Amino acid sequence: MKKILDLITEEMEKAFGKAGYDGKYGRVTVSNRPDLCEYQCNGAMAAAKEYHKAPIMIASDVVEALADTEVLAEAQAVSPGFINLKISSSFLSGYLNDMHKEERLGYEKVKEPETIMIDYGGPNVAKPLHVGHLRSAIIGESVKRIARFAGHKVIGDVHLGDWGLQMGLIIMELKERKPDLPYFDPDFQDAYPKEAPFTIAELEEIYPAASARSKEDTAYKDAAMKATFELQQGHRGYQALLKHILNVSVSDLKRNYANLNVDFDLWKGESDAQPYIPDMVRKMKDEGYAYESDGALVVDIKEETDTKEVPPCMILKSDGASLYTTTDLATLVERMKLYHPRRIVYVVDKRQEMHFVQVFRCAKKCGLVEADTDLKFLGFGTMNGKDGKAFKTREGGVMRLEYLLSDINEEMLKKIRESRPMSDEEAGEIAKVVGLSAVKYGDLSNQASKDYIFDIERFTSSEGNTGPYILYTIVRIKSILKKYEEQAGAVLEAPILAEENESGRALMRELARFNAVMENAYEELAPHKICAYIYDLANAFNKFYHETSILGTEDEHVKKSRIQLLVLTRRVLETCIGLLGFEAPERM
RNA sequence: GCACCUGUAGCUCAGCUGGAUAGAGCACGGGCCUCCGACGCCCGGUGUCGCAAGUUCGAAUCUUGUCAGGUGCACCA
Repeated sequence: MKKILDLITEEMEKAFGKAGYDGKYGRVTVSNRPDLCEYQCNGAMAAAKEYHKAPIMIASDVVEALADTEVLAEAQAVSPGFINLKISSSFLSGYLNDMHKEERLGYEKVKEPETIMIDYGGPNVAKPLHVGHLRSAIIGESVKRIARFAGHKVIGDVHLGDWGLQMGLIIMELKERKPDLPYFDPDFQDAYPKEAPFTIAELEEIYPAASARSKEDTAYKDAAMKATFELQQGHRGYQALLKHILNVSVSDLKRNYANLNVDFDLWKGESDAQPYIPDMVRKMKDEGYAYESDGALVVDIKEETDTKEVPPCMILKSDGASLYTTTDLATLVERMKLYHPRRIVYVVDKRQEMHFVQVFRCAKKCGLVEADTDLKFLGFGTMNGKDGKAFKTREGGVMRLEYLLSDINEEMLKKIRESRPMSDEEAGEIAKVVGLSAVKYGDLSNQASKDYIFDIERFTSSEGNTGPYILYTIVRIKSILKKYEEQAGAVLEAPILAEENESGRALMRELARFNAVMENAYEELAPHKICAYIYDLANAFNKFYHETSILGTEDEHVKKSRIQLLVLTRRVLETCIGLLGFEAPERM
């Protein structure tokens, strides 16, 4: 369906043309002065320059030319040259009826779907998720859903940190603790055991222990580096151990991400890109892009428009080892080969922007991706505590994600108990669902690129611009609809009729914005635009609800229409929170 | 040192492809449940839009300078 603003704009364009002006001035926006009008067109003021005419005269001409439109109920030229518009209520209700008939609520799929990869999550194996992983997961998941809803083929890749010294450290520590394991026996020829020789809990303890020791014990660190090297060279026992580490870690990670309602299509990691490195490096050398500098292999990526020094992109260290950049470049090679995406979005801490600028430039310059492959860095800011500094535990450490979530659930449970009596089991379930909305909405309602303050008290409150407030509104609608079903037997199809009071009109105008908001949220990869929209919509609904008796409506047609309006509002809200990555309970 | 990002009400944040009186929420004060969920709704005050110039009929929005805070600047990831 066309966007409602475009439909009104078309009317204005025609009117500008009819009055003898260029139609391009006809653009209509939602009014920023709701006390004066519903929609507005400011084109007359821009046109004044071209036609050397007072803006108010142009505006008056246009309004006159508008006389016979069915779209608008009122149009008024106001000094200095605003054109104030009021939409026709039958046109508006007609628009909503069309929208209600469509499964996608009038949001059209893109005409040419593209393959888009979203790189988000980025956890490290053998390490628990901590609060630093939260934003990437939440934002990435939402962006993935938004892009998919736009009609694209979207692939979410968790891109595990499963390569490098950390692996060598784990292997060394394991060797110290359990030297008799067959993985360390060079003469062992049989198949290795299927069972991992450790649990996730042990693994999570082993890594920090090994990491701490390597900082003091250089011989130990050297051994770990050797183990890393041997692993990378294909050491049979170590490879088998890596598989165990991956399996144990990934199943734990999946459980954790499932709690966040986050899921990935691909569970690939840095290690998967390693086989692509040798050929890639050779190609870069052969084609003359890579050269030696201070013993390291680098590629120049300066551009004329740079306002500062951009250091060359390092491909191999002076000792010949690969590094972060190498892996990311090789991952691009792998992705192009296996999935051939048109676009890749990296949802990563914004502090890594420089690194990705280097990777993107290098990949383009060396032809690892095509010239029109869109590599997009979606950087997010830091999650801070109430003091405005990086979020920490009371002891000053990094907080595990599980603990953060259980804190939220506890707070939510407390609030639920205060409000409504229900069984422990139900309260617990609802706390989980509502708690997740609190965390996700709290994060997504801010612009991703900015730092934000994580405030449990504020996020879990159902007052104000919060997840629980949105859910409350949905639950309230569900409750009314349920009551209606009890009375009338079922919610039957019926046309939505025009509402003449202001709160009803306002609600309908909000609903009509849906497809425009979705399109904009996708174009800008901006979940916070959806949050702002549903907050406005929820407010508009609650206002309408308070001013209008719904179940008590005398006229049966009007009553049915209002029920449909509720159904539509619920559909829009639920579609939106689905794109944000959470859902509403039946009651709360 | 160089570069990038941020600076809007007491607090947390929108608005930033220039448009009318700069908006929400929280907090604070007052009102509204014999009636569909009061976790709601209504009413009320709060601003040198960091500062200073410039462009423009018009600037929170664009340009330049400046101040403050944050972040990043090749052999970690």
